[in-house]
Amino acid sequence: MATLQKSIDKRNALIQATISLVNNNGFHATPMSKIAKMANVSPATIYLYFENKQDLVNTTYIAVKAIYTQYAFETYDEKMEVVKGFEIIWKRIADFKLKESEYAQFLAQCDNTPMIDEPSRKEGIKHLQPLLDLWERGKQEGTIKPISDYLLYAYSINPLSFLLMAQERGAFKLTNEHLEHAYQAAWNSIKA
Amino acid sequence: MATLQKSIDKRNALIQATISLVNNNGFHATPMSKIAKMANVSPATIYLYFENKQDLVNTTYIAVKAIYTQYAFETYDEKMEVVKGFEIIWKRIADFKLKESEYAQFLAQCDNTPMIDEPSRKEGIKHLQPLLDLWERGKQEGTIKPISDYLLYAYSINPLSFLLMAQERGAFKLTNEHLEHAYQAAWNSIKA
DNA sequence: TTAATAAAAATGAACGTTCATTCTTTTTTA
DNA sequence: TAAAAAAGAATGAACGTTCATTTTTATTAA
Repeated sequence: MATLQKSIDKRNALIQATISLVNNNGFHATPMSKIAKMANVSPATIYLYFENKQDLVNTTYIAVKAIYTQYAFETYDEKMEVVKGFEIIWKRIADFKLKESEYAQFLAQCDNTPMIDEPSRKEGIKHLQPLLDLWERGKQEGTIKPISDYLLYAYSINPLSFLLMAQERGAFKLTNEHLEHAYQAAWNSIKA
Repeated sequence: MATLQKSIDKRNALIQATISLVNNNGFHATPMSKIAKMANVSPATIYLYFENKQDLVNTTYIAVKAIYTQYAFETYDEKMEVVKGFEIIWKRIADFKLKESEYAQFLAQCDNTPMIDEPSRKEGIKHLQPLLDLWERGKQEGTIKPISDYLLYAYSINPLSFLLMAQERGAFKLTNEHLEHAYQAAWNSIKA
């Protein structure tokens, strides 16, 4: 088939170029020509892999989101206790944001601008299901506060986000102690 | 003088149009022509009030930031106790984000994209000085944790941000109880 | 007060550029 | 040698900005 013959490397190069350029300039200040150049490809070639610019960025968003959630749940097992599960997932997310900061930054930008269309946004959220399941379990057994999943996620991810934001802006140097502190704050805010 | 004769109304209309359009479409998807149309002005007229598009958006950012901080400190007095001061400012910020949500949304977008240039960003931060002073006082008298202002701000504003984010996305309906809860979480995370 | 005039403000059309996308041709693969 | 993939050049639309003019406002002279 046509699609299968096309080089997966080229597709990946295009996605990587998109991430890098959008991170530095934003969606609308990133021309297709530059994406092509960075991926060592002709502008026209992009259109063999993606419908248009919007499709390229949507696809990139979903791909990065998938990488993110896969990383987050890598060492998590549904049979774990709720407390343990929360700790593991939380720390994996922290790890991801630190070690894969380019991906993390891209996701942050996508989530704060009108750059991704609604269907793709919804698609990206689906992958968080294991975390929602964990919370449901925690609420049922009384380990976790009986509030909406949205709030739970907000509270639990919150200390981490700002820690990283502050660090990114060069406000201070992040230590393990900081992270542990943030993690405790997160757990305290959601535990029953 | 030339500048003084120009209509302040027109300038304000341009700033308001910028806020509204950038909120809905983002900086680069907001053409000068549309800003002009919304402000009932010719495109060329914009350039009598602002150097160029970047200057328009920088100026708008600083203006909105000024409105924000003025609101935040409106009922605050430097002679208040630290706990009281924190509560008042925190709740004013919450109020602002709820009641002046268009301004708040604009600031959020500016703070999460490469849309504002660095000098204007720095300019915008200056206005938060009274809060920094309050924290310094809190740290000296031992009421507040001895950590960096950046972290303090991060922790304290965090529960609020996510509450509002979740609400904005229609996840749930915000109540006073939610806000009180978030405020307590904020204070707990920074108190000594 | 009015008419004449100068200056400022505002305008719509036009310019040059940039961009996403398509078209035609060339290269690669099977 | 035929079909798929890739390329570069071309296209047309959209944009920020400027230009030449007109309209409005302020000033002066009668």
